[in-house]
Amino acid sequence: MRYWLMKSEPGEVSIDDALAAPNQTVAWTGVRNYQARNFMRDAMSVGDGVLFYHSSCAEPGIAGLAEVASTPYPDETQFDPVSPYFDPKATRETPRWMLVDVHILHKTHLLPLSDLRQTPELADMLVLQKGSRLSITPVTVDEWKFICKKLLKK
DNA sequence: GCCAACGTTGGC
DNA sequence: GCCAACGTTGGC
Repeated sequence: MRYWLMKSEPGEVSIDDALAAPNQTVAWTGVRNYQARNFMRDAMSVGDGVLFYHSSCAEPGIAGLAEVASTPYPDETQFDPVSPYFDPKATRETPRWMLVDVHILHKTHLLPLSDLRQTPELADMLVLQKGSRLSITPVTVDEWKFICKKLLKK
């Protein structure tokens, strides 16, 4: 059992969009970074914990709790010539981009990035490191527990 | 819109 | 395999 932080732009898929989806589950499309892909392809397991993070928006931060809901499979958008995520080098025989489904468990109050930055217990979180742009990052058990406690009260 | 930091591409 | 140029991310 591992834990992850996954960024989504609410303009694309917000936590509310994900909650409105069938089974409160969305395919994590559009990742086009190898490190992030490798986490989904090689390191995630069904049931892993996910912090659903809103990025590139007015109030960036953690917006809810979710879980990994599938094993990895090819991201359909790589094959779609009209998709912004189309990849001409990907083929169905040798897909380049893999994803997992993510199932939302709770929408929480927003835990803003600015709060995370001010919390000494979370100073080592990968997503807070200078220059970090990775859209999927592993979270330690301690970070996970600490954040869950914060999210589920108030 | 700015810009720092990082990732990718492609010529050599 | 190097590395300059370019593209992207994402907070502010």
